[in-house]
Amino acid sequence: MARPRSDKKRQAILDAAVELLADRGIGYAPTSAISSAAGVAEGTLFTYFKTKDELLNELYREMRKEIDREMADYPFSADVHTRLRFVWDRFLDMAEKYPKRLKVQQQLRSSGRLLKDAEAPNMVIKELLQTSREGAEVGGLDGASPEYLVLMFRAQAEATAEFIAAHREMELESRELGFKLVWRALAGQ
Amino acid sequence: MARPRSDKKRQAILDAAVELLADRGIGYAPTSAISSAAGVAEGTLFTYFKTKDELLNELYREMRKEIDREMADYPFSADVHTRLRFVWDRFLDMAEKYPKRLKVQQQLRSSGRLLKDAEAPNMVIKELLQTSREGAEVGGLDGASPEYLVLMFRAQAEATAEFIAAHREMELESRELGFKLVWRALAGQ
DNA sequence: ACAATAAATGAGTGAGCAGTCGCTTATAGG
DNA sequence: CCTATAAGCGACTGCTCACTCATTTATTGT
Repeated sequence: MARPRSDKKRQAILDAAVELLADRGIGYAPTSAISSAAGVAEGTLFTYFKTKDELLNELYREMRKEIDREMADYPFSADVHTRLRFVWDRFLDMAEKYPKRLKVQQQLRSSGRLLKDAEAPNMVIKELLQTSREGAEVGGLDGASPEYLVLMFRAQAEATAEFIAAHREMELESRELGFKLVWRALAGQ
Repeated sequence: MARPRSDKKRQAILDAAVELLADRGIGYAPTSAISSAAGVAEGTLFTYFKTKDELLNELYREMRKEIDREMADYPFSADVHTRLRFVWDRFLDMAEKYPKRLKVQQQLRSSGRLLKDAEAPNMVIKELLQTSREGAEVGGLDGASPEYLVLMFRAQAEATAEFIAAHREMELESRELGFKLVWRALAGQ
């Protein structure tokens, strides 16, 4: 019986937030700047997100959801090497397509402002846990904690994305080299 | 002919800054809270650091200097494996002794508030660059960019420190496993 | 067309912040 | 001991920020 909220406006706010958070940092990106970059009034931002912290958490959740979406055609039944490589490539695709998102994710993770549920493992991580277990068997790392292996994998992928962002011309070789290193580490060659 | 500045007070301010930045985040740690945690007046903070940004940059530089100091007895003439392992262990020692510093370093690096000179490679990084080159030869990665290899090394070390912080009881095995992975990756077993 | 509802707006508000300043106090050199 | 100098102090200032609210506007169901 009333005016509905607009998904477009909500998305515009989230997109503007990514830009400003990446460029200025969480504590230095005012909600007023975010709303004006999104093309809405200051008050409007708060009908979509009750507080700035809620916006930050929601943004983090949305970014993770989109990663999950990107991984939709994950080859569940392929061998470990193929599955790991799939995640590796999709992750780097995303990082190149939206270089600011990675930065924002890192900022949010080290900000202490994320609720626990926002950080809960998503589909990709769950799948990686399983894959890591299998990879560990292959590499004789049976005793290793899968959580740790996933952390290492992510660290490598993020470092690679960071390097590629700074050296675009080395994109392909860095992807290959990076995965070679990861695979050597996990599976022992 | 006048009252000298006190190294103790300067250090107290830097120490208090680490605590508050780690707990609250850069944009949410007011200088007033830092000065009072350090036991000095608000104005005093600004006789030691002209602005908050200068404090942040100085803090980052000091943390790097202390890492260099920690690496003072680096075994320059030992073999690659020994040297890498030395850096690995010292890094993790520091991370366990001062868990908040690592967090603050990550925050500062992703904050966009560091001047370029604060981020210039320090002694350890320069040494790691050289070591990585040699490690790459050992592992048949001769074409690889040493900068990239160093980035990967740091990423692994930070991930390991993070994991150990969350799982103290797995400290020793994580150190071993982590280095095993790094060495496998770099040198190919 | 109309009434009911909620979105949209942007000036306003109170809190909190980085940095200042006039004053007090400690220290070094003479 | 005395004087010059700068450290130390904390109330204060001007500004910015997250969030509110009275009003206007768009949309929906009848």
